[in-house]
Amino acid sequence: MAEQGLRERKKQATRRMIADVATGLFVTRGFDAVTVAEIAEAAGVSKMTVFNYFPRKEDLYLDRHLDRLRELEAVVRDRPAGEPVTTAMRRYHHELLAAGHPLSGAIAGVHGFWSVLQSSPALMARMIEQEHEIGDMLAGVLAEETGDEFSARLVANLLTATITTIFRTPVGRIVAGDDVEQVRRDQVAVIDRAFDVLEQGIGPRREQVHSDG
Amino acid sequence: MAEQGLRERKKQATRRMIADVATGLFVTRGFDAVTVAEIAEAAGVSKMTVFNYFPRKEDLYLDRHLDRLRELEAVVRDRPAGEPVTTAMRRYHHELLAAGHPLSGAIAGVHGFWSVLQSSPALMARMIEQEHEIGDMLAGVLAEETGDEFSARLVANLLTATITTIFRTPVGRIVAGDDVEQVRRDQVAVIDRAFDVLEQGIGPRREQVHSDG
DNA sequence: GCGAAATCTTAGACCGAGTATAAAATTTGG
DNA sequence: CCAAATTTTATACTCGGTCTAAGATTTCGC
Repeated sequence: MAEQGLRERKKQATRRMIADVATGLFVTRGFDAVTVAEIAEAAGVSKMTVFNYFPRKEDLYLDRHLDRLRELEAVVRDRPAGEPVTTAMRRYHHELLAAGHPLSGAIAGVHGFWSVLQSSPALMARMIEQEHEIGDMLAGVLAEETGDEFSARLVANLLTATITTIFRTPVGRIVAGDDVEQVRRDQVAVIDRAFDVLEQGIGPRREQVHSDG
Repeated sequence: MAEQGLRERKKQATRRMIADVATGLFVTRGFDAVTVAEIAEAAGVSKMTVFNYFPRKEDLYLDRHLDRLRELEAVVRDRPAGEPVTTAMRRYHHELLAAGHPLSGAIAGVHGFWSVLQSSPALMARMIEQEHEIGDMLAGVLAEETGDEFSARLVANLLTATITTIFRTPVGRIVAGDDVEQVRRDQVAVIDRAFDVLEQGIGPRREQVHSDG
């Protein structure tokens, strides 16, 4: 299982190398200013090879998507029997934060990552597409469990909306210049508030009067 | 305010004409098989003019987005004082359905519309992007109302997820071959179930009894 | 190990979306 | 009816992405 032969190992190495070279160029010069031909040249490889590993230019930057997708799938699939999805997801996000994982969004590095992302509409569009793929995956898993296609789709989409909000909130604050440590501390509450709303709904609990505006 | 002069009227007419010509070509031959140069030729206009009205090729097909965005904004902005957003949105979607509006999703025409959409990843990506823009708009409006940026963002995203699910459910069924009339009848319950979940959350609660359907 | 089959890489030509520029056509307002 | 403002057009160009056929490399049966 680990032995995959020389060929497979070389491929993985090449893939990583190309993505790293590309990311370096993007960060220093911006996404649009770098052509795929340049990336190929800098990586010592042909243009065709780049497209062989990464179907779209955007995938060179957002190359961790598949890993994330599989991890989220595992969170849902491997949760204790009978545990609500929201509970498993909530726990997972707290762990992500505690581990200082980049995908928690509450980490200093996001500034560079996000500014490249924001500079290119194509890149943003691709990220949105990836978030959508998360929704599709969740819908599939939940539909398997319950058999209710519609309910699964709805819950999956609500869950995805919650997850993306949780991620983007700290990113936005850090990009805006807020203190990273403060953001990180606040993020615990952000996660809990988000999942509370998801679990209990946005309907007026009793009277939701604007307490004086 | 209504009188905009010859120039403005001509521009609107040209815009509509180009979009209609393009849509016709897309429906008969598929999105990717039609080039912008062809569209320009068929519309009796230069390629530059096409891009002048529609920044991206995809916008030629999804040209009602801005109208929809403004309508949804009005639904939220013009709702009776104190009314929850979900109530206004729920009512609006019931009205859309009752009026047989294409955006209700429960109408025979969606079959052609959706098959063109599905045939092109670029087109799907653009639609997802537009859904995202709805979220941004809602977040802005809600943030104005409450002042709570995070809450606004979260509610807006959940609301958007609900709306898109409500739309795609009947579309999926009709494309899959279900009877359109049946889908249309079922859609009332779909709308109510979706907004019920949004209002009351997906957390485990007692028994969610449908007040007999 | 050897040689053939399978797979990966490459060069090069090609297509189409989208941009830049400057000239030509058209509407506007005086 | 003229001059300014705006729109349309032709043309040339860049770049992402695909296609093809040939060359290089790994694999695997013998």
